[in-house]
Amino acid sequence: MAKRSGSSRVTIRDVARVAGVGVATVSRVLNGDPAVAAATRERVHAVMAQLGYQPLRTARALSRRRTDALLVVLPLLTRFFYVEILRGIEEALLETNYAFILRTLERPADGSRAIASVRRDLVDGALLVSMAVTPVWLARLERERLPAVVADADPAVPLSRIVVDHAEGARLAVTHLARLGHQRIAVIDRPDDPFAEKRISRRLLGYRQALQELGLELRAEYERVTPFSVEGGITGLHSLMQLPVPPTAIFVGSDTQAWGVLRAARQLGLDVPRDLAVVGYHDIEIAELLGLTTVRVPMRAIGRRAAQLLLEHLSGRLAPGELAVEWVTPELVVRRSCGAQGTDAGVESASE
Amino acid sequence: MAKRSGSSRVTIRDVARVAGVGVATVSRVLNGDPAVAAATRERVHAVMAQLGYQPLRTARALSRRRTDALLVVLPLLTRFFYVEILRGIEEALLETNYAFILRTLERPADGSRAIASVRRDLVDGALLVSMAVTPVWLARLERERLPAVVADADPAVPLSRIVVDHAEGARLAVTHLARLGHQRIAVIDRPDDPFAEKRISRRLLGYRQALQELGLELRAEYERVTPFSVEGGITGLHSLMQLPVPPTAIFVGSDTQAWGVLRAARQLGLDVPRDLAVVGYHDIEIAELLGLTTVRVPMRAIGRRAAQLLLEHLSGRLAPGELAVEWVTPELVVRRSCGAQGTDAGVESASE
DNA sequence: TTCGTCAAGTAAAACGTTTCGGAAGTTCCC
DNA sequence: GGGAACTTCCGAAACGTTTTACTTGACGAA
Repeated sequence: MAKRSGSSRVTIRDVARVAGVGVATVSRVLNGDPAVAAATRERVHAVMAQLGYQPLRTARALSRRRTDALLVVLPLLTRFFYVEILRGIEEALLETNYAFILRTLERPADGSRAIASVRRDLVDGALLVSMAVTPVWLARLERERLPAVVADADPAVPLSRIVVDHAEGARLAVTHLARLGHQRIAVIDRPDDPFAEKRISRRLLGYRQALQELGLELRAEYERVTPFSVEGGITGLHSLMQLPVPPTAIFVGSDTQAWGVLRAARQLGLDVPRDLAVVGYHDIEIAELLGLTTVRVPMRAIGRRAAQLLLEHLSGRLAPGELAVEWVTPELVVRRSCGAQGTDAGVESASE
Repeated sequence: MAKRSGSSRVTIRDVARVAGVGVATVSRVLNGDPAVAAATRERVHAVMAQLGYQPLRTARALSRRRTDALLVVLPLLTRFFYVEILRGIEEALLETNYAFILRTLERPADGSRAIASVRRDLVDGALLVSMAVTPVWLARLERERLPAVVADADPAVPLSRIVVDHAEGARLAVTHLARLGHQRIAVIDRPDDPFAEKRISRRLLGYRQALQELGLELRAEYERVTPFSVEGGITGLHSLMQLPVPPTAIFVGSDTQAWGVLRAARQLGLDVPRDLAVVGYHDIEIAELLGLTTVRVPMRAIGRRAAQLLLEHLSGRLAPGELAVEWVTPELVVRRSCGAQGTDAGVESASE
């Protein structure tokens, strides 16, 4: 005979009493069950409005076995890139009544922490951004029976995913440079996975393929993989320019590194784009300010689409086993750093 | 006689049965109630481990009337500043088992959307970042009886808060410039509230006060408030330089605008710091790259501390009515753009 | 009329916790 | 030895939904 504190919350029972129906009927109205007469439905609605009734989320969650919340995991929140994806996700979720719980990864080791949030009783689904989805993750998702979507995924991940065609992005950049007359085109790429510096990236493959298609020589010494930072760009350029036959154009795997390249070029007394053409990647905030020609990756759209895909899984429109794969193609944004527009002057760079 | 699907979840009842105790005892063990004998406690723990039992969050939430989740509301996620605060919040929450639900504000109108998340049955508390806390918000928080903390708050908000001493920050910058010999120090500030361009900021007040303390002339035409963007900095500098007696030093209310100032200076053929000394504000990512002297606002610390304050409210260590106020003081970071280090060359700027 | 069918609604059983109100045992005090 | 006072544990009542299984009444068909 335990009685809790006599709080004054309006419950579904109150609504039922006032409306003169059973609680089940109110619940049906709440959930849009068609098996309730229009007249009754309206009466119930009226009473709910009158009493200011709002179903208790926690009670619903327990009973329905779903939380109406999603998990979003993304690395390195600092980077503009990921923040934009997050906004896209948020946009897609705005109209729904899903909330989302955020977990950011700062180092790979954080993954073990984030994985603890993969729980059926915490969220209804997971949205993984730019992550190396390890077997541990897959097993956990499987065990918890959580639908998941990966945004900006490795093409091979066995989950629903949005894949960016980075090879095509590289091809766009390289082809553009070749059209401008460049024969010696180098590449400074970032590690493909933010945390795994091993694998060679699809971007790099696209670069090679484009050179071959264009009938240009493939030189191993023109390929550099440096850290995903401004410094990474600086060291990359320095090492390229020490070559006996330095390149005249560089495709850089991130705008962040490209900024470093611009700075280093200035430091070396090179004029961009006259002495050196540069094309970046991503089209982050600063690219426009720098006058940087770059390959735009539609970040918001990726986030939005990934969220929509997850919603489709949750609504059952996509069967649990059914995997959806969508490809997204980047596009070239021409500014001054490649030399196609304007002349020699006009590109941001820096002395040191 | 309704029987639900026969899922195989391990419940507290199973644990009780195997351990040979009542469910209440298991619950007590779970919640660290001291009124349970050590031997029993250990036995229960062993059984829990053996069965792999994990209490269902949703069931706990319903029964305890708390969700173990917090609400974080912050504007303009794009800005480095806010992202850093978010990371601080996350850091503080990492050790706890609180999750957080994120709501970002892109325009002031979004507030009405975000406020819908202020619900007792969704979260246990709210963390408001850099927001103009309107009466609507206060009323809602009050109605839902949600403890709240404001990070980077207006000093007058009647909630627990972390207040940044922007007046002191401005004083640091101006004093530094004066010590370097500058007499004509102008200011380009950003609007105080991201969305309300009305009020004059505490930063501006600090600027004025510092000039007075230093015995320098206060000139109305040396004060500019421009948009919180690179362009804002550009237009600000242009208009200042058209004055009959232009300033020799400028304190800028955000690094973002300061970047614009540097670009515009270059465009005007001014050498920084020789012809013009510049001090920014915030110390965001790019400040170091730009060689920008700036006032560092400890963003992570603000986020972390705000979260800790909220946790204290939730744990009851801070009474519901009791308001905690903590001040945070910025510090000066000297780089090249003010002329205190090195000489004329060396500051990033850009042609157009 | 009688039966079956269907629509609309009801009462009560889950969902898996926490916690209330006791109830056994112990220990201790007079 | 008879409570009183603890300690330690138990059964069952909340918490506020959803959903199951059933009832009631209306309507047609036979």
